[in-house]
Amino acid sequence: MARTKKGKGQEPEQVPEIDIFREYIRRKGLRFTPEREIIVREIFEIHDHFDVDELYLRLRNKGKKLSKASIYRTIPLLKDCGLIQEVYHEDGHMHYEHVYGHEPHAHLRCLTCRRVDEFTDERLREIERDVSERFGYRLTGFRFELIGYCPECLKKEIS
Amino acid sequence: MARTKKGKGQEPEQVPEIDIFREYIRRKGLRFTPEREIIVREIFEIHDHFDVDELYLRLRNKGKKLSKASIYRTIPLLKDCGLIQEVYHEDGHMHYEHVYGHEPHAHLRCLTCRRVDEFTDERLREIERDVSERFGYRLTGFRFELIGYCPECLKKEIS
DNA sequence: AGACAGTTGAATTTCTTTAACAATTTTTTA
DNA sequence: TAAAAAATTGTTAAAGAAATTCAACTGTCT
Repeated sequence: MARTKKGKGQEPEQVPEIDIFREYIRRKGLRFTPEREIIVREIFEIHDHFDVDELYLRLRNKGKKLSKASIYRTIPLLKDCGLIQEVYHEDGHMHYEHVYGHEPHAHLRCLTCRRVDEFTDERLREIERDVSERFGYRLTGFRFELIGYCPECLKKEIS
Repeated sequence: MARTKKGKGQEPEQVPEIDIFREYIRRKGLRFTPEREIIVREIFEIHDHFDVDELYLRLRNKGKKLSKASIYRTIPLLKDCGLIQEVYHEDGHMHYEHVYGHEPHAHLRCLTCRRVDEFTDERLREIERDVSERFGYRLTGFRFELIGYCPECLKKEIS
C-alpha cells in the first residue's frame, strides 16, 4: 500500500505536520503539550490507515505511556485542522488516514478479504469543484469508496 | 430532502423491495418471519436516511413491539441482498439508506449543521466503470461524500 | 513567581452492537 | 400427522468504543 509521498526530492517543500498542528493549537488558544506532540508525531510515522487502538499499542511498545483518552481527545483536533480524516468505520471502530500532503484519493474495498486499494482520478476533483459551485458549499475534503470484490476473491469464489 | 423516486407513473415497473427480500431469504434457506416483514416494510416507508434507533421508535409508536436485536439481525440481510447500504457513521452509530430503486448518488455534508444534500453525477458512474476494469474488481456500490460547510453556515460564520 | 485556564490519566459512564440462551415457531422427514 | 431438525425471537448479558468526570498537574501569560 504505497500511499504516501513525502515532500522530499524535487517536490515542493511542505510544512511539517507538527507545525501545522502547533499553529492550529495556538490559534485556538489551546496548549501544545508533550502528550499531543507525541501522539501527532506517532500518527505521522504511520504511513497507512490507522485506528486508536493501533496507535495506542504502538506508543506503548515504544515505552510512551499515554492514556487512550488523550488519543481520543487529540483526534478531533487533528481532524479539525485538516491533517487527518475518517476513512471508514469497520470492526466496530473508526479508521483514519492522513490528508495533509497526500494526493486526494479514493478507496476500493473488497467485502470478502477487506483489502483496500487506492486510486486517484482527475474527475473527482472536477466533480468536487462543480458541486461546490452548484451548491455553494466550501468543501474541506471528500471520501469516495468503491465497494465490491477484488480479483483474487472473485477467482476463489466458484459460483 | 427529496431523495426517492417511486416506480410510479411512466417509470418502468419495479419489483417491490419486500419481494426482493423474500426471494433472497428463500434462496438462503432462511425464514420469512412476520418480524422481518414488519422491519423491512417499515424501512421502506422511511424515505430518507435512517438508523436503528429511529426505526425502533417508529415501530414502537405504531404498536409493533419488536426487539432491537431483531433489527440488528435483519440489517445485514438487507445489506447483503442489496436493498440498503451504510451511509455514514455519525453520533456514535451507523446510518443507512435505501439503495435498490434509487439512482446512485453522492452526499454533501455540512460539518456545522450536519445537513446532508444529495446529488448525482454521470462521472461517478464512469469512474466506477473505469476503476472496476483497471483493478479487476466486481463492484457492488459506492459511497461518495463531499465534506465541508454549507452556504447557510458560511453566511453565519463571521471570520 | 503567581494566577488562571487548559490538560492529563484513571476510572466511570454511556451507548452501540453482538452474543448467549431458553422458549418458540417453522420446516423437513419419516 | 407426529417427531426431529433447524432457524428465529426476545431477554439479558457482554464486549467494546467513545465520551465524560474529576482531582492533580502543567503550560502560559503577566
